[in-house]
Amino acid sequence: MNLSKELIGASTQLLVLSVLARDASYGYEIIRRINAESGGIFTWQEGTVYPILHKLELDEKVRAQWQEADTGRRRKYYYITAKGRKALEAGTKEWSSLHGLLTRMAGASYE
Amino acid sequence: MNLSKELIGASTQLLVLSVLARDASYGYEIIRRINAESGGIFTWQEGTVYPILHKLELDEKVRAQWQEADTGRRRKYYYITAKGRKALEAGTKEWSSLHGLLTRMAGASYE
DNA sequence: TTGCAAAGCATGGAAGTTCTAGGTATACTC
DNA sequence: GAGTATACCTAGAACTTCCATGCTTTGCAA
Repeated sequence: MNLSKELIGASTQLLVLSVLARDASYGYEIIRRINAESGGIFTWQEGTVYPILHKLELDEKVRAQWQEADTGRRRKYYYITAKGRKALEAGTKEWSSLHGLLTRMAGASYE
Repeated sequence: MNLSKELIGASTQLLVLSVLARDASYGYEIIRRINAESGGIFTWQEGTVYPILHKLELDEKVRAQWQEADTGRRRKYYYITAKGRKALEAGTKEWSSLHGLLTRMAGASYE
C-alpha cells in the first residue's frame, strides 16, 4: 500500500473540498477563490480544476446540480457529500503526517 | 508560473535530499531509511527512488561516486551539492506555504 | 446595434510522474 | 551449491496536471 501518490493528488482535491465544505460553489468561482487565497504561490487554470471536479463527482465526493443565477446565467453548483467530508478529514490527516515527516527530516539535516 | 507541480515532485525529492544533507548515502540505504522513518504511511520501492536519484544528479543537486564497501560490494554513493542544499531549503519553504494554505482552508471549513 | 470583454463550462493532447515488474550481479550463510 | 540479502538499473503502463483552445451567453460601451 502506498499513500504517497494519493496524497499528492489529494493536495489539489483537498483544496477544492475545503472550499466546498464551507459553501456550495461552482467551478469558476472555486478557481478564483483558491487563487486568491493561495497568496500567489500558484495559479490554477480552468483546465486544471474542471477535470478534478468531474473526478470528485465520479467518486461521489461531491454532487453537481445546474442552477440559474440571478444574473440569468447557468452555473453548475457543486455540493460536498458525507463521503466528501470524510475524504477531506482523512486527507488532511494524511497530509499532516507527511508534513510532519518532512519537517522532522529536513529539520534534522540542519543540526 | 505554477509551483504546485514542482512542489509535488519536491515532496519526494525533498525527502531524499534531507537524508543526504545529513550524510552521504547510497540508493539502497536511502530507501530503507526513509521507509523506516515514514512510520508506515508509505513504502517506497526501488524503482521509485533510483530514477529520482538520477534526476537529482542530472540537475546537479547531488554528485555520485562509486565506492567499495568493507564488505567488498560496490556502492554508488551520493553527495549533496551546494545547489542541492539550496533546493532543499527553498523546497521546504514552498512546502510550508502550501501546508499553511491547506490547514488554513481545511481548518476554516470546520468552524 | 455592433463589438468586445467577462462569465462559465468543457476537452484533447503534451509532458511529466510514480509504480510495477522485471533483469543483472555479488556476497554471505547454511 | 542453494538460498537470501545486498545493490543497482530500466522499460513500459498508468495516472496526473497543465496548456491551449473552443464554445456559449450575458453585460456593457461606443
